[in-house]
Amino acid sequence: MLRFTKRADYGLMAIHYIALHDDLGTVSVKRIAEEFAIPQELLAKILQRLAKQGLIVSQNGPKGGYGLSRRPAEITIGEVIRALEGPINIVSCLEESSDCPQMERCTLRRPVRKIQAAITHMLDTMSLAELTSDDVPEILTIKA
Amino acid sequence: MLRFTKRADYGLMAIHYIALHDDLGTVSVKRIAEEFAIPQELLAKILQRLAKQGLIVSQNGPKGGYGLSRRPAEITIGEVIRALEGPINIVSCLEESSDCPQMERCTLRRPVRKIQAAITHMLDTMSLAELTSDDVPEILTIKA
DNA sequence: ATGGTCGCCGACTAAAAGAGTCGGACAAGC
DNA sequence: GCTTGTCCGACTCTTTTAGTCGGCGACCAT
Repeated sequence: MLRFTKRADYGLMAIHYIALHDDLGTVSVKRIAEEFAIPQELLAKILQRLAKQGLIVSQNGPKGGYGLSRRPAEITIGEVIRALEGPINIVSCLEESSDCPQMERCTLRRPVRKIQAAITHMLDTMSLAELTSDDVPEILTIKA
Repeated sequence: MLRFTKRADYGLMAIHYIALHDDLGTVSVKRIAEEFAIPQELLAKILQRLAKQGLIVSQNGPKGGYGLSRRPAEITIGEVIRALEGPINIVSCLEESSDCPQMERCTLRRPVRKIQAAITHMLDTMSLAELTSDDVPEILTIKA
């Protein structure tokens, strides 16, 4: 229904929280899970995924936890979402290996691709750092 | 996963097809279903929904079918999608009656709302008529 | 060295949404 | 009155998402 999954949702909350708190050391899964009332094991899986993609780094053992691998301004929302959900395709027929029987006739593909490009661009333009501050890009205009 | 359902997909194809062909009379579900290789009953349900929302009008009996209720330029993609999928919410916590335990602390809400507003605006700006022509709004720019 | 804390990982279950089907009722034209 | 076609609700099947469980290995302090 054109909606992000909770994976993306939780992941963004968590990485944002880490961004705000990792200057004093790593942040444990448990702490984040409690803070946001997210099932701990679920969040753990999400963070593991982010770690595997290199967006955050893990520290094992007691006093362990997660920290950012880059500075907040250098991590975009788009990266986080793609790390968790894979490439963005707002319609299935734009995927690789789509067997849409209407490849030829379908006139929707072009405009849909544009919409998708716009969304992707928007997500890639917004960094973690901008989540905190108030100067989120204001509103989008369509260049006619 | 941030994706439109096939309902929306099929619905757009169909209404666009109707827009192109209804000057000569109504268009039957069967014809559209065959044209796009969509299960006929499924498409029927989708069109019923569009009819109920007043975007298209139905004509019963033989030689019956569907026609647009307005001119193509006056029907937007956004309308069609909302008619089929309900209001657009890219994250569940922006819905009515969301019991997100983080209403207070969550700093994601504002930026997410912006992204959503941008998408909605984009969909509402694009009309059926523009699907056919090539002058789809080119690319979006972010007003910083 | 050892035990508790914490991240790592894969397999599993449960719930919800999506996609598609079936069967019957009704309407209009031939 | 029969055929063509729409209307409509209930039902099933499949896929995705959400969440759970249990064992493993790293790390640090005592």
